[in-house]
Formats: sequence, C-alpha cells, structure tokens
Amino acid sequence: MAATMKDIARQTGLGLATISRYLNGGKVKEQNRAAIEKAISDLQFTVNEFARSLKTSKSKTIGVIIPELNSTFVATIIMLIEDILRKSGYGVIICDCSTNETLEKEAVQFLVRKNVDGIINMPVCKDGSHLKPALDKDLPVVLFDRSIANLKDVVDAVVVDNVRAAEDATRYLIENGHRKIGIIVGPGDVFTSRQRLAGYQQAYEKSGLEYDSSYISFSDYSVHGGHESMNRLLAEHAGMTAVFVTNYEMTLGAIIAINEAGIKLPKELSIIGFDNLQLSQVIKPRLTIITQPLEEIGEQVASRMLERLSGSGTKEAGIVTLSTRLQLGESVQKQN
Amino acid sequence: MAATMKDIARQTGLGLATISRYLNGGKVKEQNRAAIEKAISDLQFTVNEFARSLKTSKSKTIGVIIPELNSTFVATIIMLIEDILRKSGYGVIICDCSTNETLEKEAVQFLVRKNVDGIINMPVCKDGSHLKPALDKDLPVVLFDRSIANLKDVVDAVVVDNVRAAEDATRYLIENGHRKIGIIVGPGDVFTSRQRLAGYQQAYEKSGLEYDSSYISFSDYSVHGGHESMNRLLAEHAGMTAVFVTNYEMTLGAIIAINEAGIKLPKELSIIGFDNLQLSQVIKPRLTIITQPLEEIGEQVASRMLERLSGSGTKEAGIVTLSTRLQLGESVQKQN
DNA sequence: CTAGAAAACGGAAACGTTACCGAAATCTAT
DNA sequence: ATAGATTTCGGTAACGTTTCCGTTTTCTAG
Repeated sequence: MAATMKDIARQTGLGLATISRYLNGGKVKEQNRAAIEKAISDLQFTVNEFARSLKTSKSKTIGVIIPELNSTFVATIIMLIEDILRKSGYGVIICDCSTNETLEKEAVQFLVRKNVDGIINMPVCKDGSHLKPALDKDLPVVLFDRSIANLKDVVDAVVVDNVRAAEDATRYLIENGHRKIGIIVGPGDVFTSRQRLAGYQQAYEKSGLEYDSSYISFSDYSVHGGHESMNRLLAEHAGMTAVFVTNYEMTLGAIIAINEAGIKLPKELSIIGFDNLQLSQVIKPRLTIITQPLEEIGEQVASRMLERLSGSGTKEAGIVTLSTRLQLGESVQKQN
Repeated sequence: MAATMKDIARQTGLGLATISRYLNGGKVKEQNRAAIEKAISDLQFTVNEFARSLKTSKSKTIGVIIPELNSTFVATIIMLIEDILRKSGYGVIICDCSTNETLEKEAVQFLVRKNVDGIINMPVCKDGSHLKPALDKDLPVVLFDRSIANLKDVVDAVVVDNVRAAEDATRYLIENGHRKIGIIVGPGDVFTSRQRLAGYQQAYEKSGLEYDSSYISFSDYSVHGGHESMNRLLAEHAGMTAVFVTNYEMTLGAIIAINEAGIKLPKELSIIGFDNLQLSQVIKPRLTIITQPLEEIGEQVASRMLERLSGSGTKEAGIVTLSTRLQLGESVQKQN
C-alpha cells in the first residue's frame, strides 16, 4: 500500500543504501538528491518507523511518570517538557501513578516494555528501587522536583533549592517583625515538604529565635488540605500574625479559609503563598509568593534528557538546583 | 543480547510458529505450554514490540490532543483515560496544542507519523479538517467535550448536555426568584460556551422572561478571566442578584473577586459554579454547582476507543451525550 | 484396530528499515 | 593524461516477529 524505500529505489534507479543515507542526512550527489526528493513526493513516501525502530532499537518516545496530573505545578511542567521533546521528534507517554508506589513501579515496567528511550520521573518511591528495570537497560532517567539520594550519581535530577526558598520566605516575615509564623507544609515524608520545613526552621535559628512546633501544620498539598490546615491554625493560635503556605493548591485553600473567616489581608494576617504567579495577581491584596522557575525546570529536564539521548552528555549525572524567587506583593504587613 | 523467540524455539525444540501461537493466546499442547513457559522465564524472554509492530502495523499507542493540559477538567479526564487504556496495554501520547489550531494540526500529523493506533481529541479546530491525516489512514478518532458537526457520522464524540446544564442552573435561579442573573461564559466561538449560553437564554425564554444581554460576560475559561468578568458585572449591574459561572477556573476567579469586594454569599449575591466538587465543598457557604460526570466521560471515551480498536464496535459512529447534575449547596438565596 | 476428522505443529516468506564494506565514480595535482 | 586519494554508491545480511499453508500428530467413532 504505502510506498517503501524499495519503491524510491526503483523509481530513481538508486540503491537502497543510498536512499537510506539520504533519509538519515548523509551525503548524496546533488542530482540524486533531487531525484530522491521527487520520488518521495511523487509516491508520498514516509519512513516506516516500525522498521526503523526494529533496526535501531529506538522508539523516539520517552515516558513520563508523575504522582498526579491534576496539579498546576505538574501539568505546567509536563506541557513544557512535552513541547520541547516533541520538537525533537520525541513522543511523550504519560503515566499518572496516583501517588502510589506500586503503580509507579508498574509504570516503569510498562514503559520499559513499551521500549521508551528514556524516563522522566517525579518520584514517589523514596529509594529509587522502582527505576531498576530502566537502569538495568541503561535507559537515561531524569528526575524532577525531588531527588533520590541513592541514585544521585546515576541519574540526573532537576530540583529547586527548597530550603533556601522557605528560608527566604520565613526570614522575610521575621524581618517584617513577625514572630509567630504558621507554616502549612505537605506530607511529612515528601522530599519537598521536608526541605521547605527545614528552611522555615533554619530561618528561625539563624535569627536566634525559636519556633513553636505547634505552628507547623502538615497537610497534603491539596486545596482541601490547605483550607483545613488554615482553619486549624487560626483556631489554635489567636496570636499568629503570619502564615507561609508551601504550594499552590494549599495556598488557594488557605486564602478561601481566610476569606470565609472574614480576616483582612494583610492587616490581620500576613501570608506568603507558593507558585502560580497568575493567582497571586488575581487576589487582592496581591499575594507575596515564592515562585519556582517552571519554564527553567521544564527546559532543564528536557535538555538533560536530550543530551543523554544523543549520547553527547558524557559528563556525569548530577543534580541541577535552581533558585526560587520571593515575588513581593502586598500580603505581608510590617509588624511592630 | 536479549532472548528472542528463536532462543525459546531452540531450548524447547519447538518451531517458531508454535512459540508465536502461544504468545498470542493460541492453542498449544499442555506439555509444550509448560516447556515454553519455563524457557521464557529461564531466558527472561520478552517480546520485541518493534518486530511485532513491524508485522502487525500496530503500535499499541494512542494519541491524545488537548487544548491545554493546565486545567482541572482536562487533566482529570486525561488521568482517567490514561488509566483505562494503560490497563489494556495502550500507551498514551499527550500533545498539548495551546489552544492553537496550527499546533493542533501539526499534532495530528506528528501522531500519525508516530503510528498511533487511534486519536482522542478535545478539538480546537471547528471544522475537523485537522483530523484528515488520521481519517485518511482510517484511524479511529474519539472526540470529547466538543463535537464537530461535519464529522458526526465519522467519529465518535462524548459530550455533556451543556444546553440542559445551563438551563437547569438558570431555571433554578429563576425559580428562586432571581430575575437579573449574570452569566460568565467562555470564548464566544467555543462549542461549550455557545451551548451553555444557549441554555441560559432558553431558561429565560421558557419562563416567559427576558434577559438583558449586558448581563452576559464573555471570558476565557481562566481564573484571571473569571475574576475580571465578575468585577465587570459587579461594577455595571448594581441590581444583579445572581451569577452563573460556566467553568471551574472562572468560578474560582469569580469567588475571589466576590470575596475581595466584601460581598456576602449568598445574602447579597447568589452564585452557581461549575465543575469541581472538591472546591465547592471547601468554600463556605458550600457552593451550588453544575457538575460534569468526569469519570463517565473518561470511561466512555476510553471504551469507545477500545471498541473501535478491537474492531468489535461495528455500530456506526455517534455522539454520546451525558447528563450533568445540579449539585445543591447553599450559595443560592431565595429572592422575593 | 483403523479410517477419517480435528488439532497442533513448523518451514519459510515476508514486514521495511539500517549498516557493513567492497566497488565504482569523481576529484586533485602533477 | 593519469595515479592516487576521496567520495559516493549498492548488494546483502540482518533486526525479531507473524502468518500462510502444507504436514504431522492426536482424537473420535464404528
């Protein structure tokens, strides 16, 4: 049905090897080049990627495993990665593992069976054991958002300096005179949660102040969770003057809770949120937030992967740490 | 390196054809079956999908083209679809086309070149011309959220009854005594926007009332847009007693605007939102919303696709229309 | 026990590329 | 004009399956 290289060879009188060479960017005499191009367009030839894959063992496809698609942070990064990889001819197969380690492990197996050329992963499993099938096959792996200590010399990782981010936010609040600062963090066993909490604690320590651990509220990175945590903090700490919320969804939930309680920002409570510039501009007063460099994360992840794939990236695997930014709004009130 | 069927044949003394038959669920004598299974596990054999694809011309991969990943509605549905298809061995390649018709067309070409076995699409292009390359190759196509009139006998589509949904919401407001009802809809040229607006108008007409078109605010389905539209409506219509917001992101923006303005829900303004049960429960008062059956949409899309793929779905293509639900909360106040 | 039907098997030809490597064509310089 | 160097070319053997279809084995029934 569809034209093959053989048909091109027949029409041009050239050999298969020459057609193949042309198709793969090799040198071909100008006049042959023209003949091949004409034949290709006459016959509407397109390379059969199946046959090509069989020979090269490359699928031009890469797998992406994430805990949950339904989060702006994740969705935005996936969009960026997908866009870049597609421009290089790579298809991106998404696997959502519902923050479930078993599903995550199965996803790796699934992708390896599907012969992806590489795996991008925002890992749920902490020790990286789920990636074994991929590493055994020498597939390039790039992690993002969270790194895995065991694997730090084996796979690339792109993360932000979460400790620094949280420290910046907390220090800013302290510098503005706040002493009783609440923090809403994610699950206690998640890399980013721990780091962000550490930054909060560090800011207190460096200022020679002490924090009260009852001002720390563990949540689950969801809108609902943020709402709940904020209500709890408000109920338990009448003296609290500021809250730092450590991801977008929880920030949203917290804002809603504050509004419901009729608390005026920033007069009665100062707040620093996380991510999503867009939301921060919509809210009045404009929210002061920590922003992660989403574009840069996406770009770094994609380009690490492309480097590994092209084999050009001979330099050893490593962690890329990007900086966050404290984007000032008007949601922090100077305190005396 | 990796074991092939030939190795299995050698170890078991059977022919290639028999191994193949076994692998594809054919009948094999019990004792041979056992021998093959032993060999497979001894040699850690796995089928080479490239070779299989070359023979069968099937990639066990399906493409999904969406306007924008970064929206709960889309992300949730993708998650559901991906989950179901993966269980049937299909990988899902995502293409985000940024609500851009040119990119959407390129995405179709990209996926066709990548030999996907089918395409799932939430279409941006209104006449369906972008799908030609896929239809020419007789690939099954399933649309969702929006249907395309030109293609209604050619491809399956899964949509909700948007007219009815908006009519339900509007009628409910009217029945509660509201007469000056604002509506925030998406872009005027998008299928769902038009339908939802039509439902609003229809509710007025059926009640023998007239609507004032200045209460209709076109927006862009974003948080920011919803915020802006709500502010505009509030500024221009002091007498407005209720607003119907027609998607999740805009509902969020609208709520934020209302809170900022210090307007009390539902005493001073009634509101009906859209989608996202989770959010509606977080907000106080609990939001009355129109919910779309996301699970069912995802399921229907995936099962339509699987039917077409298995060839079993001989029944002709058609549009599946699902019902929405008016989920009552406490954000609508009876008006006298 | 045996003829005939039914089930299970296996050889070999594809599927459409890529890549090795010896052969042919073209170019350079004297 | 020609030797030698440099390009470019092409025949052919894989890559690892699936499938056609003729052969062998096993089963059934009289």
